[in-house]
Amino acid sequence: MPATRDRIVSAADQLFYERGFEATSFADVAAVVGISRGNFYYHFKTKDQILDAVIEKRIADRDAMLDGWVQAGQSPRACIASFIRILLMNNKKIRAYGCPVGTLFSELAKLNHPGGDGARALFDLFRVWLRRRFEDMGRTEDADALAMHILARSQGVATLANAYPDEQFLETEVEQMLAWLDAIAAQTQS
Amino acid sequence: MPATRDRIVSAADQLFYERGFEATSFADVAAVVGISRGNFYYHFKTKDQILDAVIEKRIADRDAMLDGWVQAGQSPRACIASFIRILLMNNKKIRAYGCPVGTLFSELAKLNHPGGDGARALFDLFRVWLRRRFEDMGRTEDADALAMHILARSQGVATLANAYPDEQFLETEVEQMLAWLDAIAAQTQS
DNA sequence: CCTGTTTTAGGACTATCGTCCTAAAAAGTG
DNA sequence: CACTTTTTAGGACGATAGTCCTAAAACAGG
Repeated sequence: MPATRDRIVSAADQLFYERGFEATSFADVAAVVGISRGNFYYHFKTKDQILDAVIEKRIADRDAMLDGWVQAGQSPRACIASFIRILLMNNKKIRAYGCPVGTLFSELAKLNHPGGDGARALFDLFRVWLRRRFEDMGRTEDADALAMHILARSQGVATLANAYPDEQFLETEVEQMLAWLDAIAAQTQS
Repeated sequence: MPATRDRIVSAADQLFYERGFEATSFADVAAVVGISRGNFYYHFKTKDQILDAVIEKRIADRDAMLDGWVQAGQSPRACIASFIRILLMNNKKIRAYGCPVGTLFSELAKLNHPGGDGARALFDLFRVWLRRRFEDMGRTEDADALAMHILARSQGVATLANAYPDEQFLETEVEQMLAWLDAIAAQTQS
């Protein structure tokens, strides 16, 4: 049985994703975890503290995933392909709730919430990681622009997949992104 | 002096964009318009009714803009280019608040709000319009896929431009989208 | 078994929200 | 001017939110 604090963070993580940060109350999270609001307050003084913990967990989770691909000895190009295929791996959740990174950032940006910096850090995690992969492919001069490009493509596909829960669209766009990656690789190696 | 109802809708439109739907209260809108909450209730029975009116206005505004380009006699390709350049036209607002269509849809989708259908109708407006332009270009078989593609690209660019308010990124991506459009046109005409 | 700390439960408090009601003011009509 | 309708203001109401307090329960080490 995981510690109560971890169960709170996990439940909040899921609820923030499915319902949004503002629309999720202390009571909602406590009900999922099966504890009282009072106990909740013992672990987290304010709602912002839960948000910080959730963002921290999301960063850690994704960092581990990205590192796993690198540690597994995948080529830079295969690593980027794995990133693109996240859209397929999580296609059901993305079609139902959008991208966990993008939707959280958008919400916090509108609220002018301090946690928005943490959400941007989530973007940074992917941006820097992708930039390094492109650099490793030999694209030293425009690695960051390429990283931003593929990040933007992923965001857009996730948003529209949420608006139009059509599996075909997701697959088509992922194939196009992989074809784009092939073209980049071909340009660089030649 | 516009009718009170119209001033309410305009103020709500702006506040929903800048702060989000849920985070905007009756009192916020009433304060901007300079009327009392009681008067507010005379014009709109429920918050959902304001949302419906705002979405209706957004659809009408964008419909007029899109129709304007067509009526002005622009070629289908020039029309699509104008759509892409919306990102530049509104670059300050987009970097500050994201895309009005995408962020509203994402929020309502998470809330499971009935108004989400209206927000999707906003996407549909662009999707169907773009599809017609691609059809007019001679791309009858994959017009819808092309429309969805450019729509997704726009969404992604808007989201990342919001996360990283860097003007250069927006311009670079718009240029790439226009180049993509050129390539599509070249494919079709040859 | 006792004692001190950690953890939990449940409720109180204040603020704000959407909603609704009532009466006064304004505008329009004969 | 008198009368009706439209529009406005201001406050009441219940629900829910985040926050905070207190006391009981669970657990720890000697």
